[in-house]
Amino acid sequence: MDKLKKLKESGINPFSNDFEKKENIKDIVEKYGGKDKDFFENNRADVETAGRIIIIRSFGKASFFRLRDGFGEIQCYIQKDAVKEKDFELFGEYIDIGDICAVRGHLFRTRTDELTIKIEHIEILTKSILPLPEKWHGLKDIEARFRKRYVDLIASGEVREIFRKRAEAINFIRSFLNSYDFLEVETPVMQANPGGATARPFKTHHNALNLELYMRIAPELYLKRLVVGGFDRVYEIGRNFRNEGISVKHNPEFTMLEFYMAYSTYEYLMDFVEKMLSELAVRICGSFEIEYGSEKLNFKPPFKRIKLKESLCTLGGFNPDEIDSADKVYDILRARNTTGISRTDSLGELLTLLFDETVEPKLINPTFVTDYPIESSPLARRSDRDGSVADRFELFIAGREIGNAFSELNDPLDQEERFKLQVETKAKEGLPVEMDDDYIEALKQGLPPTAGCGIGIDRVVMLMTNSHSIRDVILFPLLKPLK
RNA sequence: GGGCUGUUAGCUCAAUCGGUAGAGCAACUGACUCUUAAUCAGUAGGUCCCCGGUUCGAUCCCGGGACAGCCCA
Repeated sequence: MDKLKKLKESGINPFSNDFEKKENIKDIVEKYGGKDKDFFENNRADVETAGRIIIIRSFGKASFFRLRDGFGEIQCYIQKDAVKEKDFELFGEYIDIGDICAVRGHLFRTRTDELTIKIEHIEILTKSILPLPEKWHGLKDIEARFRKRYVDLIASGEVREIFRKRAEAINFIRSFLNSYDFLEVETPVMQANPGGATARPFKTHHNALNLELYMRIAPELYLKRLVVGGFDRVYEIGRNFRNEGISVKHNPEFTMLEFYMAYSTYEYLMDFVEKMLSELAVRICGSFEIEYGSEKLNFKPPFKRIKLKESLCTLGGFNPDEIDSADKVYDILRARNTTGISRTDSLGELLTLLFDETVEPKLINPTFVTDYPIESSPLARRSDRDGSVADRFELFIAGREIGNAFSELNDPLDQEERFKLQVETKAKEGLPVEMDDDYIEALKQGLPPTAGCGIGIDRVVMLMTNSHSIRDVILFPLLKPLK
């Protein structure tokens, strides 16, 4: 703070805003990274750049420091005899780790052959008046990392890398879909009637209309309206909001990809998703095989495919005749102390629960599970070959649900019936429910045979960045405010 | 929602079987013109998360609370 005052007194603005950078550090490194000592002895390479000082090693009459900008890092060397007295004094007296500085100089290689800028002129652009975390251990306190993500990002290259990969992953998915002529759209986040999933929504209020609104729990019903409207291939990558618990797998707001493809089926989408995710793995991790925690995941197509009931036998360890009635499955779940079940639940609902408990954690390599009971799939088309199941798959990787897809139910009368049922069950759970009559109208207008898929982007990014918690892949995860 | 654990200097961590707390890094002073966690000598830095209780005395024991982490539902 003293330094700040003195700087101002000596006419230096410690928070200037009129600097335009000529070259990013990355440009310099790319241009000269391949040149050796001899080159710099025979050629003068003048450079001018700016960035944050992240470490200083001082020797009194000379110092090394490291400069970082948004695209790279480079070492700088300042020598008393090589700069104006004023510059050296500024560096010695006023410049600290954390400050953002502009430098001018020429390149050389040190004895250890490191590309380095020999400073001829340096100035402070922005003074940092708070210290940075320790250089060796960095910022370890998890809470502090989330609350002060800007410090976390300065301190940790790994964290910067995670969010670069996140952006790259989303970019890849976007261009993948675009290359198949999907149209990116945006649908309402604030909805009067939150549908498309079963979850507790956040409530909000529009003053001028005096209208209760909800933050969307899914964009599904709007996206399908667009398919009715003639956009045969649409997708949205956006935030959904669910007013439920927070865990390593759940943040109240999270990013979902949903895409809908007319004249397609859930079976086609399995191939499609397989292609998308396997190519994504190669793009982000450089290989089909990626390490996730202590597991090795293999994204090489084809992914495993298994029917839900079958998986309960082969992976859950149940005999087919142990799980062929609602009563039997109820008793199994009861014995496992599963909560939230009732005698009146259907076989399908109970099987899905049993699957969640016994099979899901075992699905490590990418696996499509198909033949979901129709009862737990209110928006999915009923299978022609087995009326008790839906034309649907869920994708599991590393023991968690990553995606959910189905051939869309486009029979308005069937949909209306199922909505009625859903209204009852949602009401029982205390969720806000209203029939979405307009959606039924849309179906009456005619939804072509369509398949749609939702993929949890945060969870995919977790896999691609070997992150254990969803909070590691969300820049500002929700935390309780301090006081 | 339940159980367990944590919160000490700006950061990373110690210690105190109840007697007002230390180290490294960062900061500050000094030495040092090729360092890579530079090195060396010195200085300063604390509401021991908050509120109560027990006690001559609490950072430590007890109760309550805040925030967070892990596990479970």
